[in-house]
Amino acid sequence: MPPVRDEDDLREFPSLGPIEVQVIQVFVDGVKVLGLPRSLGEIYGLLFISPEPLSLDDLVSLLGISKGSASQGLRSLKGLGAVRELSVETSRRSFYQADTELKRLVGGFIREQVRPHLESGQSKIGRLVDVAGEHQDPRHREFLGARVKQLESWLKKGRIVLPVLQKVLGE
Amino acid sequence: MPPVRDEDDLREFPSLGPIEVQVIQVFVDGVKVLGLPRSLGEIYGLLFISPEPLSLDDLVSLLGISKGSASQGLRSLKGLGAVRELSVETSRRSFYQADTELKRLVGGFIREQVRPHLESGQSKIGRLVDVAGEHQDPRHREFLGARVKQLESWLKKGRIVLPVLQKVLGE
DNA sequence: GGCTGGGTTCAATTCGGATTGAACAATCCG
DNA sequence: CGGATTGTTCAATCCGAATTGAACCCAGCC
Repeated sequence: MPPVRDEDDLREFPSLGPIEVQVIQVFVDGVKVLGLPRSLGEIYGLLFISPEPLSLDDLVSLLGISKGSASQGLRSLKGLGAVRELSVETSRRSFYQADTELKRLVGGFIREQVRPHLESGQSKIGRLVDVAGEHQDPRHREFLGARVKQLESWLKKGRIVLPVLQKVLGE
Repeated sequence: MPPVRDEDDLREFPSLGPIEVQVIQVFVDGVKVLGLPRSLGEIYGLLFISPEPLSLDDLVSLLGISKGSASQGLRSLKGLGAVRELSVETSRRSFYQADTELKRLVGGFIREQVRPHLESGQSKIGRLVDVAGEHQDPRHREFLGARVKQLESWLKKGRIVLPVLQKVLGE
């Protein structure tokens, strides 16, 4: 694991000012930690620092990403509750703005990214319990049982800790 | 973002029993969520479910990974406080075992993976504050100031929440 | 010294997820 | 209807992180 560099991997954004670029980099770094694709950080970062809502085409031209990427990125961000879509009556084009309520962001991330994995882990362990019990050597069986129990307790703690997290982060 | 599949991406471990394989998959999935490389999950998972400590060569042959991978993986895991190295006097070969204290694991992860990013974000924002103040339009300057403040408050909350997390997870 | 066993390093390669871009809806409007 | 505008889909491609493997280091032993 290489140490975290502080200076930024430069990627030019010719149409953006230095502030926008810097903010985007904060978010790109942020989403990487969370295991989300860079484009999500770029899109959210730009929306976050833009006083006016932006259209999909704005994102494409300002960030220099493809329409496909922007479209998929926006979908994910909507799913996370991080971006709000504004339908304008006069035009059929949509505009998007960043939702900046921390509690909502954290909640969305937990719902979309964390909980599914906890559940999948749970079910894998469920299948385990059975097989572990069948093991020959009773000494070894005991050990396996203990480890499986430990795994289960970790997952349980995970499920307990999530609501606490949300609570603590709520303004 | 594709939905999380529950069934496992099969990767054969010819020398391991079904229980070992299943446990390893739980951990591979786990480390992926945390943004760590699969090999860490494999190594930790195998150590976790092995009643006896294992040598580097054991890992290589049982998991079918390269010596280089095993060596680097063990180093990372030691850095995270997830694996303990046992030096045996009679031989100069080392053996490794999983450390399973949750508080320690979480602490290591925070120290190695989370805190550096918080700090890097902090410093990026520091540089931001200055630039944002110079902006022309006072209306826009106000908006930028507000957003930067928001970013700062998020990071502060992050730093607050980490110790809480560790506390809650301590047995 | 020279040899062996255990471990590390790092440039080259591999591999998987992110991104692209072209084809495809869908909706509006003349 | 036919063309223009907006957005979606998904196979092909790209790119960076993970992994490999060979060279290397070091400690002990003969």
